Amino acid sequence: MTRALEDVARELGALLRRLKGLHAEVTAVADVRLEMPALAVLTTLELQGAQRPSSLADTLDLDLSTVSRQLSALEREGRVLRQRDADDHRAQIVELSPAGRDVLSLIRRTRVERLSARLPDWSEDELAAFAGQLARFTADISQPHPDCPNTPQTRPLALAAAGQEDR
Amino acid sequence: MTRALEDVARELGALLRRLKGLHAEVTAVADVRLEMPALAVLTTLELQGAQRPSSLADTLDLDLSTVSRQLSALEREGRVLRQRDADDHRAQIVELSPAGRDVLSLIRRTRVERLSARLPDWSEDELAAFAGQLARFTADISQPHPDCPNTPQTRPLALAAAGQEDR
DNA sequence: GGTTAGATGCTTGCAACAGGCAACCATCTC
DNA sequence: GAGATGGTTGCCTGTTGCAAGCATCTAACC
Repeated sequence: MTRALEDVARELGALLRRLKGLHAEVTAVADVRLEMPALAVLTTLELQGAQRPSSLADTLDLDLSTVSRQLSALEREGRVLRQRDADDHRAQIVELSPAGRDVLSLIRRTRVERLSARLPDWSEDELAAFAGQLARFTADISQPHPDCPNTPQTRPLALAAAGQEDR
Repeated sequence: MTRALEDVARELGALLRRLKGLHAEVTAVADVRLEMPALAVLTTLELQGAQRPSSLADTLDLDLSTVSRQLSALEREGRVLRQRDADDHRAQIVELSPAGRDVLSLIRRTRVERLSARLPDWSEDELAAFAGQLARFTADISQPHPDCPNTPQTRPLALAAAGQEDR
């Protein structure tokens, strides 16, 4: 399985680079200023609901300090709401604001528009299958390595989280 | 095709984040100091052969200045060789050094090892098909958007570049 | 019950690094 | 020579992780 795996790894590298450009294009077209990590935060909040910063950091595999800064910016922009956890005053609960939902919706619409124009040859079924493969692959490689589980264990991002409406 | 596309886009985001962690793990296990952009440069050189910095920047969708700095570091580390282009003395030709090949080979072996342990349920055929889907998808989204081809056109990275031996 | 030691949640200071833009030098082409 | 082209460098912005710090909670002890 070595050869096929090498191919996958190489293609992932290529895809990685393209995705950055795609994000830049989408935010430019949508006329929204939203970096990729911030988008990841908003998406996670939408998929998993209100939660703590530490939980977000865990899910996103980012340092808590990074998440903290992202949240500060997002709060300043009015895209998330932060309130102290009533049960534990050390903690806080972060929640998507209506404006945050709007941004996500706009990004999603723009993204679909920009992508679909380039993927005329893909059928709905093919795309769905591809999404499934991606989800499965991501979930699998997120597992810790059998030998040394020194890998920072991170939770997969609601892979089968169906039922997310647009707005 | 909207729903499936949204799923693809979301899964890509999740995958993206995981890949960064994977790279960190691989370089740590292999005990190699090599950032992702530098790895991208080396991989491109291996796939496409010796070439100019500007060509690399084009392929990788990076500013020439960024590539220039990466190359300086890589040359300092002995992983690439730079020589003036005999035909055009303004330009230079960058080439993978033996040490560069070794590093790539080591990274690739480590990557396969770390990945395969986590993907026991994937058959060779499934992985090959997945790699194919990835390549097709990446190639398609690298096309300029029909409406406004303002997208910086970048060459796909030798998608069908088969026949790359391990060393 | 009150007090204190350690754990936990988060924020901030710091340093490292990638990236783009613009200015610059060398060289080529016309 | 004038302008175009290939690269390098200076400058600035932005993101990131680590470590230190602050507030709060938990639990053990008196």
